[in-house]
Amino acid sequence: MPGRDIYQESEKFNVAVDCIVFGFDDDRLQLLLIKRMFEPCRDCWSLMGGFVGKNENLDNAASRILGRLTGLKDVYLEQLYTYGEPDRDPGGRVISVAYYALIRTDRLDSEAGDRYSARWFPIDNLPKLVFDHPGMVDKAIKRLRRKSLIQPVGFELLPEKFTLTRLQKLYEAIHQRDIDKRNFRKRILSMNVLTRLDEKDRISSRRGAWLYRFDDIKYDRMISGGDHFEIK
Amino acid sequence: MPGRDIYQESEKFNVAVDCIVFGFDDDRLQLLLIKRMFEPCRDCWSLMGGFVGKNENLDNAASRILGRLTGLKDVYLEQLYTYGEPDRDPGGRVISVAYYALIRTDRLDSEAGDRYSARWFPIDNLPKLVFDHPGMVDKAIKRLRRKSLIQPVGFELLPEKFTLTRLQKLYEAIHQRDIDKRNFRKRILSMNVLTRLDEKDRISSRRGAWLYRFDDIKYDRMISGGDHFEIK
DNA sequence: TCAAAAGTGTTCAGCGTACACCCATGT
DNA sequence: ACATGGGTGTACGCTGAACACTTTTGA
Repeated sequence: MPGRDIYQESEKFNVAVDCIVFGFDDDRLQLLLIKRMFEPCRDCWSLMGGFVGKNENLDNAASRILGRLTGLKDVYLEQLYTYGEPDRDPGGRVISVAYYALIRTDRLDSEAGDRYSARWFPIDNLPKLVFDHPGMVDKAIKRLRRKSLIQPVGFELLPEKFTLTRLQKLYEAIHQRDIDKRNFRKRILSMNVLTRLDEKDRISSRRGAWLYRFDDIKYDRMISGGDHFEIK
Repeated sequence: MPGRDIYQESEKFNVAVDCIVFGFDDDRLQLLLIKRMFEPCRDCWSLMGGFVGKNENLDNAASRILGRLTGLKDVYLEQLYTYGEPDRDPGGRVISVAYYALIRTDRLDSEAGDRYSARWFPIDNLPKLVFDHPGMVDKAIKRLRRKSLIQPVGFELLPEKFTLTRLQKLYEAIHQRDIDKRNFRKRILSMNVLTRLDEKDRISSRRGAWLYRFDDIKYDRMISGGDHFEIK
């Protein structure tokens, strides 16, 4: 990278962060979208975004912007890709760093969302989105699919306590395919990263289903033992 | 993303591209590094980089900057990650989009490289690098490792014609582990993405080894047949 | 004739996958 | 009693992994 003068001489750009916010509810994978409040494209559906601040790193910017929308802190957030077509935003040249977030729908502060006219949409039935946001969403879904097979990120989308059926439904929603119940349970339990609680969920069935939680300690032990999280 | 006025009011940043340039030679995976010609950190080893131009997208910026260093066009180039710590560059706030490139060492224009005092370093023996470049290199190596197992990117590092032994050595260099010769050949040949030429390489052995080339057409057929490239 | 790299098959174990029935309970 | 979701075991085939010797040829 060139020298001191060149820093000043070089072009400068607005840098934004856009967030692809995933949630899981109603047996479907969903995205949280907002209605743009400003021109250009006022009232179009859009990802939540905002400009990076002067003394802020990118992760913090994403986290701040996501917090504004959801009222949540400490959310799973991962940088996805950076978009820089000169004309991607008709309002001016903006370089956008896309992040995707996994949130627990039950923890959402809906009042925060109301300020942005935010709404959940199932990923297989999204509205038209502004700018290059459709491409961002696409990439995020693919990343989540790949990642969910080899890292325990899915749990970020579930409440702390969940049944195995619910976990399976989540994987089915992410990958949009049916999974064999016996094989799925065998696999997930054999990794020994879940702890079964002394508690049953009686909402979804008469008989009741055992509740589990993801266990970081067991997970860390598995990793340091040289094994890997993997769902097929 | 906010509205018209806010574009002007918001902070603007220098945006740079840094290139992690991989090559393969001498049975080792190598990186092409330059000596910084300007302050800060003049004469330190660094990745090749440069600022994004006013009407240029990110891929084009990376490609232009890489061309300046190597004299090459149409090089394999993939966006890696974007770095934006406020103090990552002591010369000023710069957001850097890192790309990694795979080049065929034999095609390199060394005169172009001379202008930047460029040099190849084996990845397991790199010099101290400026700023956050070590983290970029690390991520690039990991990405290349993962990617080379599931996409035929390795061939970008070999001359058009190569022997199976050379291909195996490349995978060994990328993954830093020995691979069983028979299993490797069985696997790569069974995918049917190589074409054997009527030509032998007699440089590396008395007996001579068949030369192969990667065959895009066969590869496309494999993909549309629902199969996937995969090395284990 | 020897050194140096090229080339080639088989066996075995473990794992992914397919598959169907009984259980517990509230209504 | 019945409907609804919860929970469980086995058999088979495929594939990944380990493993060693013969061939060719130039020096």
